[in-house]
Amino acid sequence: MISDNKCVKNKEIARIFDRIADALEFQGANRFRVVAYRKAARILDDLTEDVSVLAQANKLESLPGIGHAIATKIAEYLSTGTVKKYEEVKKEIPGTLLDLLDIQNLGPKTLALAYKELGVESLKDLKQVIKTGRLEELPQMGKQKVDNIRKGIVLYERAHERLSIAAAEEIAHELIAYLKKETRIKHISAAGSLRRWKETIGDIDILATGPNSRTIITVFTQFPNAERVLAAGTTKSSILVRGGVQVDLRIVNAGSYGAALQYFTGSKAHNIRLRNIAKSKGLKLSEYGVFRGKKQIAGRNERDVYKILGLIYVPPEIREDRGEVELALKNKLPKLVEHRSIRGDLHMHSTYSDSEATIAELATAADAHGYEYILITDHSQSVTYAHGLEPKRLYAQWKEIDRLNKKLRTPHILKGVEVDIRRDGTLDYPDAILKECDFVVAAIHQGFKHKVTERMCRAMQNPYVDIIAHPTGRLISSREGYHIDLHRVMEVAAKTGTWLEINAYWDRLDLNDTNARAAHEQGVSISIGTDAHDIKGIQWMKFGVATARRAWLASKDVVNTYTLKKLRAARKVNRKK
DNA sequence: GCCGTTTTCGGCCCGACTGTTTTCAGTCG
Repeated sequence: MISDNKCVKNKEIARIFDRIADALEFQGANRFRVVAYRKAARILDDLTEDVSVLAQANKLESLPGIGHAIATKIAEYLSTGTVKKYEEVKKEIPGTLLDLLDIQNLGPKTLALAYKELGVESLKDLKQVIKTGRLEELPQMGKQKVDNIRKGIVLYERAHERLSIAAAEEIAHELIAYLKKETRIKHISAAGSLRRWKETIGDIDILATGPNSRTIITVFTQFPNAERVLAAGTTKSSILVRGGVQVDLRIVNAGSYGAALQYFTGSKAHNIRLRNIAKSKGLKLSEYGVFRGKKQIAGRNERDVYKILGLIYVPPEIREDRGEVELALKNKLPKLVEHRSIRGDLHMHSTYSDSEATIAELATAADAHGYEYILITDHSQSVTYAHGLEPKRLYAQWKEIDRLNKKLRTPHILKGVEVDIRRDGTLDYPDAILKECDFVVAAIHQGFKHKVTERMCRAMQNPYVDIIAHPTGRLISSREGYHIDLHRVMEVAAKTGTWLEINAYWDRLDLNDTNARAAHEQGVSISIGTDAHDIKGIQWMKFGVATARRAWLASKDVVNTYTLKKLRAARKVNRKK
């Protein structure tokens, strides 16, 4: 079960299409058929609408990349629970064989050959034929190739998990600082999914330009935290750092830096769209630039690449082929919210509940960020494991806040709570307390499977509840989240004027990008809060803002870009003080 | 399998690298 159970079907069908694509690839089918299934899988995975609703309205084929054949298969799955084509495929290919495609340097052709000629059906079989030397003897194979597959297996067995954005950013930051210090690098930037601020990162990509690429590569491979050097050529090198994270470095000429940055930032789907546009204009786009015939007409600068193709600049965060290319062609992209527009943090914990930071420390750190206000939102009384505040301690906290506000110029400290939505759907403080708060954040911390949608909707009906925190309850690394009908929650949020949170903590990022976008499209305003439990936590705002940008949000869609005066005015109209 | 301001058929993104080859296939990003 995932957090939005209406869209479970979307994910299920996406997975089936991906498996069909694997199988077709393995069978040596036309590669464009393979691509078609992969694309359909991606479209379904991104979709926040329930695919069965679209099917009922006969609108499946209006989705780009979904044609008659695939629409029929979706309908088939929705009515019968299976896809015949997929069942057939499963019969033809033994069990977990296709999982082995995740092994680096082992592709569909080689795997098919090993299966056909040597009867390889599992990882165990594969290791065996490597050991006995039989794999090496196959046509087109050789010692080196097998050796590379062997290395691939080692990585595969480490169960190579994706990295959190926070961990990836830290490693990239450190590495870039090191390279800048040790070499005469001109330009250097993270690229790939890290530059797009995806919530998790596979490999870290870094792009640079400088006077001596060999030196840069050598210095790169000597990075103190490098565990192993995977490859070191003249323009490209890969290393493994701490715990097996792969970092790829590419060196390009300054004249191609913009095109290369565009190219290596991706996403792949976005790049394919751009290349098609280039082609339709009689141009060619590659990582070296935009070319008319053999003449490079753009490439030094990333913006020029977009410009010459007739697009306005597309910020990295939204390069996912989710409609941004069409709007960029028409100059209609929204102006995305920026980190510097954030005026305050609307979700923070102090030592009164389960944080390591005092209110004064939080305020001082927030001041360094230039914030106008912060909202202190400690846990309420029934969240005992987090040392939730009974009314008496809450009042004591308010007294301290009053004292601090007299003493400090900025930021203004607002009195809030993260009030628990209890199992029975009531709130953990009476209205008499809630109405005295500047702002109220409500959240679910218990009963994840128990009538969550109803409880949350009921909480939003309360005139004093301003924000619902982490609306799906997921933890990226470890927890699926509530059983919840998120679209219903968005509906009620829009109707009652309740704000939904993008929780900026890197393991939450909840709402996520697609859900935040759907919420905005339904007319819901978004609040970004760090959920800071220590001073460092204040920095997570950048991940929240990045998620908002990935959700296509502008400043006006994010309430904590408002001045305090405007923020107060934007509250629920039925709130009476 | 999808798609159409050149097309309802014939295209479908582009290039590097590697290792096996003696002109190229497979894999990756």
